[in-house]
Amino acid sequence: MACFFIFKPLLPMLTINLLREKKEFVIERLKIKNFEAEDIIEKVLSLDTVRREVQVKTDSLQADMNRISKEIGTLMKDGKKEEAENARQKTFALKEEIRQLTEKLGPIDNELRTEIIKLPNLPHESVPVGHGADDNEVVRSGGLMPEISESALPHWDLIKKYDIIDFELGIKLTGAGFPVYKGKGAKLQRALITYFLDMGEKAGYNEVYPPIMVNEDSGFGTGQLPDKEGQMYHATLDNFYLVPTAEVPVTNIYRDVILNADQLPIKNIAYTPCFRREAGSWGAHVRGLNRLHQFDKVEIVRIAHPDNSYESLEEMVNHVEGLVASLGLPYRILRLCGGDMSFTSALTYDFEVWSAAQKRWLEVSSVSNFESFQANRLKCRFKEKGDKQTRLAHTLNGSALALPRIVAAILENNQNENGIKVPEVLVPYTGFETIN
RNA sequence: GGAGAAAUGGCAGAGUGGUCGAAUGCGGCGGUCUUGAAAACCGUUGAUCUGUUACCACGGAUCCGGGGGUUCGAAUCCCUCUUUCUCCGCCA
Repeated sequence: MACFFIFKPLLPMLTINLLREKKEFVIERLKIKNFEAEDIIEKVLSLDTVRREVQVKTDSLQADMNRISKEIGTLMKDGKKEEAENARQKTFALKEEIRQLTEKLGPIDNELRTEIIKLPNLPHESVPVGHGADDNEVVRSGGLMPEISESALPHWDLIKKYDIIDFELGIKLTGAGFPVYKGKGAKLQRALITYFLDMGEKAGYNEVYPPIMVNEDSGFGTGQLPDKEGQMYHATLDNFYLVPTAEVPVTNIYRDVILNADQLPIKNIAYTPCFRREAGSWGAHVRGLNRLHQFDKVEIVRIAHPDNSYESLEEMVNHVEGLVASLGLPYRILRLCGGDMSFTSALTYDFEVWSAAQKRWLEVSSVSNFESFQANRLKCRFKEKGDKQTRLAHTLNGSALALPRIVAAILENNQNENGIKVPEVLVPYTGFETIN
């Protein structure tokens, strides 16, 4: 496996502190993501100044208040009722002043918070400049392009021919984008999930099986809320969200947690179904398995020390590459450009496999380092042994792998006149070598 | 779903209006003793915000499930939400 560059994080985090000290730097960096940050940052900084002024004033008044209250306590004990009453009279004005200041503070805090969470994560220095998919950088590729006949079928025809995935039945039960896997199709799903989990376990990942509905706090922690509210299915009666990826519950395990440095890196792997509304993103190129509302995915999630989170990222990329390669699929790895990256990510590698009958690349994995962006929202921190201060951890995750497009590629690339050849590594899991 | 009880620091567990950030025990960390370890003994032990400060440090505010209220003063009283336990009902 080719050696990767190992990067270092640019700056600790996107916090108010950073904005105070490196405003210009942040503005410049966010331009890579085509994000105009200046107005927001100015607003944040001025709100922050006001906030601190008010806070300091309130604190000192509160200190006076506490002091007088204690005095009253002592006086009462000593039976000096009159003096106590005199002291009590003094508190009324103070109390009113504190009340007024506190009333001011609430809205300021709220506004500050809503402003600061509008800022996306800073892209890493290796992120290429660009606006869309065409500007992504191919890091490397592998696997052999399959030779299939001119009469080869796209997967949406193959699944009908062999009766392994039924979209119409899914429409009857639920709606478009909720397929029913049948017979060898169902078994192939199960085989892939188990295979991916087993490979993860071999690579030292700890398996977890989380809830597939999460609450608002969890949605916020990993950054799906508030901006991507419409992308998740929302069970409004209980205010739960169906997970769009296992990243959400698994990363949120570490919400409000202070870890010891020697516990890092934490390596978890989880299989969950994933639910995405994909509102407004349907079109001609999303036929068949290319885009679904419900699909299966195995996800790897790591909590890493900031000093070596990019080593973690490299390991994850290598792990995913191993999976794709073992299935015999032609693939390429892209480093996403600023314009194509997610709101939360600092550096993202996408994996694409070649789909022979569609003659196009399909994204099957996205591996990202979020540095301290999610950790800051999650309050996921760690402490060095003997150290008093806590620091934000780094979070990373990647698909290893998402199933539907892998299935699409396997079906299309491995088809011949006898049926579809199951990749060798999966045969122990499926129990059959051919879908026919 | 109904009725009752409870929620305190890493854990266990005191504390029912005043110097309580919180007794005590365990655990953790540091030390004494020991060839080393254990035991014993001594000391120490959270988070967030903030001020002075280069750092160490020192000072202030907030935090006893979450939110709100009463009071000069709340872990302690009141309201509300959540969670847990017990009993009943229902159920895979």
